[in-house]
Amino acid sequence: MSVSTEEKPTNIAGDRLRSIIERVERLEEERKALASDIKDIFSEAKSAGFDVKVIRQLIRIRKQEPAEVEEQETLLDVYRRAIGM
Amino acid sequence: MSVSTEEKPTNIAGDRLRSIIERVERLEEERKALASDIKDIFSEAKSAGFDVKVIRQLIRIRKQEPAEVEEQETLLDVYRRAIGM
Amino acid sequence: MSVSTEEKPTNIAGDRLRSIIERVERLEEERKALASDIKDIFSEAKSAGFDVKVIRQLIRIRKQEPAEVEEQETLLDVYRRAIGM
Amino acid sequence: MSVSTEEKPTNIAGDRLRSIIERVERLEEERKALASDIKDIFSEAKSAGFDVKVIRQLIRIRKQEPAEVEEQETLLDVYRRAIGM
DNA sequence: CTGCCATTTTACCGGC
DNA sequence: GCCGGTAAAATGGCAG
Repeated sequence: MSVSTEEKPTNIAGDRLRSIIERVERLEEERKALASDIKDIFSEAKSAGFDVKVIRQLIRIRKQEPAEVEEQETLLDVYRRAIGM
Repeated sequence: MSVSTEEKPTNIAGDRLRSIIERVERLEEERKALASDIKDIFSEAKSAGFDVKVIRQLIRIRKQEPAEVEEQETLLDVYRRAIGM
Repeated sequence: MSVSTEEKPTNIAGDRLRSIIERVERLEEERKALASDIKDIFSEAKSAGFDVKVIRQLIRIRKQEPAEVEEQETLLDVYRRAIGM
Repeated sequence: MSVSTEEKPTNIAGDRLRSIIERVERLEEERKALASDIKDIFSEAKSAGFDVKVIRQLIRIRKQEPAEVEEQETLLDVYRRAIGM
């Protein structure tokens, strides 16, 4: 069994695990902060008289459109392969 | 119709709306990037032989109030007994 | 305290909880059976030479189309309310 | 081009495909209905004062092998100790 | 056995 | 402040 001069054995796996957890938690913090920023923008929008629900829907649609284009392409692809190119 | 000295009428509300949408979309992009980073860390963890599901559970527990954790466990116990499990 | 002639006190809440759980489990069984039937159809389709992925996508699209129509209507609605009817 | 004596060419593959799609859609409808029933039961449970999340947990545990449950709990413990929690 | 996709669960947000 | 529904995350199952 390996022994260090220090009191506690260095638990490699434990250290690694802790590192993983802390990094994830840090990133999640950042994510949360961004979510909060987004919320602030919507608050501002509301104050300016905009309908937040409408804005959300607009954003959703803008996000969907490219996705749909892509899906159509995928479908085409898949048809091609279905009929043997 | 109102006319400004500039060529195009400045559609204040429209500009503001566009600004709002773009700022939100920008922040959502950043959020997505962070999510991807988190995913990478979990991949790494998996490669290192950790059980990702358990790590997630651990992180979840760390972010709950200890009292809450206790309560949920207690309730689970209570229900188990209630149905004779 | 109420006493029954039976040995065990009837645990009302426990009975109710058990009933809930069992009913849910029963329905989940049925759901699972249906999922299995669907899987069988896809197997059959595959055997008949169809590309299952294509079929899935067709079904998905057929499902989306009405949803999109509805979404557009919702958006319209929301605009109407946004501008005060 | 092949010609049949009948008015419309019977597009065998097309018919079969349509049949497949319709059968799948039908079964998916039924699945959806069951999902809705389950939801209703949980609503009822909630109204009766039960913690739905805990009930879900319970159902999940009931469908796992006891050995599995044990193993997960053990692993969680191991990880907790590893990071000194 | 790994990555992908569907389902399921959790968390959030707006309305009452 | 709760409740309902909606969007995000996580889990599980399937194909390659």
